[in-house]
This record gives sequence, C-alpha cells and structure tokens, in this order.
Amino acid sequence: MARIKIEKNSSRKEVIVSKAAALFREKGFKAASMRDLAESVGVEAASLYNHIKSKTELLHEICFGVANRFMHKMDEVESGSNSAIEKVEQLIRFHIDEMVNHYEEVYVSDREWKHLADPYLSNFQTQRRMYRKRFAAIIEDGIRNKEIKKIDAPTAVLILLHAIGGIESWHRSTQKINASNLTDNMITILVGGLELK
Amino acid sequence: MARIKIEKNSSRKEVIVSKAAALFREKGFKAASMRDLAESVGVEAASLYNHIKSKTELLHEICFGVANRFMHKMDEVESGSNSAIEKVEQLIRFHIDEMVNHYEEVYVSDREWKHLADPYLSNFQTQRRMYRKRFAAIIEDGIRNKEIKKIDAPTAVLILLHAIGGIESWHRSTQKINASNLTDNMITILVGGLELK
DNA sequence: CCTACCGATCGGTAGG
DNA sequence: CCTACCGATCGGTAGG
Repeated sequence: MARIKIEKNSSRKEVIVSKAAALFREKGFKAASMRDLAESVGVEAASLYNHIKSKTELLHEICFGVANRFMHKMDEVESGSNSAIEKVEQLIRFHIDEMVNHYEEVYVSDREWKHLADPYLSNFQTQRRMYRKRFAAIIEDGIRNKEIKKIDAPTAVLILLHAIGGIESWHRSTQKINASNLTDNMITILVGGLELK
Repeated sequence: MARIKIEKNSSRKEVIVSKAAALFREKGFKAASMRDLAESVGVEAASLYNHIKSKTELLHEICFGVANRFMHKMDEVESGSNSAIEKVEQLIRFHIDEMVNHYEEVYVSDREWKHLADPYLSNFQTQRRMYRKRFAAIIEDGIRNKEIKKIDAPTAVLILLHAIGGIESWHRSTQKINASNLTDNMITILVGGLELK
C-alpha cells in the first residue's frame, strides 16, 4: 500500500516536472507562473505543493537531470577505445539525440539555468565547465594525433555545442527521417570542418 | 533651447536603453525590474517614465536596433560583387563584430525577443525569417557555383548564426588580439567546413 | 486535492 | 525628477 502510494506520487511529480519543462521553454522560467503550470497539470496551484517544494526545485530537477545524462555519456565515451574524431562524432550524435528526444528539458537547462538559486547554481556551472573541458581534451588528443585540424579546442567545443543546441527545429522533426537528414548535414558541416584534409 | 532639450532627452533615453540591455542580458527581461533599472541609471523608478513609455518599449528599441543593423549589412553584402564564399565570410565577420562591440544588445535581441508584445513580436519574427532566407540564398548560390559543399543551406545558416551567437566570451575579449584570434579560429572551423575541397 | 488567503513585488500613474 | 500610491499578480502557506 505504502509502496504503491510512493510510486503514484513520484510519477505524479514526473508529470509536473515534464509539464514545467514545456512551460519554462515556452515562456521562460520567470514568466511562467505556478498558476500556468497548475492549469496545464489540471489542478489548483496550491495542490502542486503536495508534490514539490518550490518553483526552483522544478528547475533543479530539469537542469540536473540533463546534466547527469551528459556526464554519464561523457564517462562512457571517454573510456571507449575509439579515435578522437569518432569520440567527437559520438558526442555530437548524443547531443542531437537529446535535442530530439528531450527537447524541452535540454532547452531549459541550456537557457534558464541562470535562475537557479546559489548552492545549485555554482554546482551546475562547475559541471558545465568540467564537461566542456573534457570535450576539449578529446579534441586536443585528436590534434596531437593529427586527426583534427590545429584549432583552438575550447572554441571548437563552444561552436559544436551551440550549433546543435541552437536549432529550434529538432523537436518539429520527430519524424526519424528528418532528424536523420538534419544529423547528417550537421556532421558534414561540423566534422567536415574539423577533419584533417 | 528647444533643440538642446531634445538632444539631452534623447541621449538620456539612449543611456536608459543601454543600461536596460545590460540588465536584461544579466537577469533576463522578466526578472529585471524597473526598480533595478532605475538604480543602475541613478534615479527613482517613476522617473524613467519621463523618457520611455513602458518596459517593453525598451525591448523594442533593443531588438529592432539590432535587427536594423543586420538588415542594412545584408543589403550591402548582397549588392556587392564578391563570390558567395566571400559574402558568407563578410557576414560572419559582421556578426562577430556585433558580438564584440554590441554584446548586450545582440544577446538580448537573440534570447529575449519572445517577450515582445504582439505587433512587434510578429514583425521581429518576420525580419528574422527574411534575414535567414537571404543568408541561405547566398549559400545556395555558392553551392550552384561549386564554391560551397552540397549541404542543406538553411541548416548551415542556423549553425553559423548559433555558433557565433553562443560564444559568451566575446565581450570579455575586447582586447583586439583575442577577438582577432577567436575570429580566425571561427572562420577556420566554420568556413573550412563549408569550402569545396 | 481544494478554498481562502498572505506578504512581497511588480509595472505604471497622479500630481506636483 | 520625486513622493506617494494603486491594482494586479506572484510564490507559497494554513487548514481542512
């Protein structure tokens, strides 16, 4: 009985977090009100607080959910035995996959993290900085191995991440064909620009 | 006398718009209050309304100021007699220049335009769509001329614009050397990926 | 999960 | 350019 209740509560919370992500993406964190969210969930605003502690808690859940997935992927890619250029392509494909399948959450964690409160804010910023450093280290490996052009690795990382994260049409192309087309174009343009000729 | 007063007012307004851009960039449009802005200008909140009509008017000024500059540059580039790849490079350099010299305004017009009210909102969206179409048309010319790889032009435009617009470190590198380094890297990575080998 | 409600803050106005 | 102030809306709580 208690077990079932916990499960019900946590799935209810997941629904709220997911609806919050959609709302925060559409209106921005500050402009989205808890009354908006309540309406989209189908309850009164006060009822939301039986499942969550605060509005910012919703933002934590979204931002760290995304950050954790990226960190785990980075662990996986780093420990693999692929070439640097293959690792870069793996990461690009993962980012695209995240944009296609978790568009709202990724978008929000990318553009609304500034509204996190401070123990979480600096934690998030640190994770972000580390992720980028590890990504740049892979590119630097590739430069040393003569797989990748001699470019500034941190700049290349920013270009890759923003190029992918900026495309708003990912979520419109849930049709796998379109997403796959977009992905191929992306890789051609981005990796084509990186590969040693 | 009247002349001088008008000039004083308009320069006062320019200061307010500029301070607003810095504040909107830092906190986001919704989270930045008119009281914050008043403090940064050095007056009481109510006094701002002798120079501006509303908070959203500030956003109009910022967004359309940027949009107009981009449109004029596009006119200039289009009417030139350079090759397609040269035109693309001109536009990239202009975007970078805008990021270095008008960071706050460009950042805000890029990420806070959603908060425009509706006659302005759709106008802005249309201008944006048109700019991207004209940019894509240049790339398509380049593809036809065999200057540029056969890629999807609209996707390439989004990649270019977001790659440049996403770099937060532009404004930290007002030292011309750093900006120039960043620019060269950018061109190498982006155009290098576009040029026909 | 709801009704009822609170204190804080917001954009903006009146009047001088 | 300021003081004084308004109505609306916000995140969140009490109590059931």
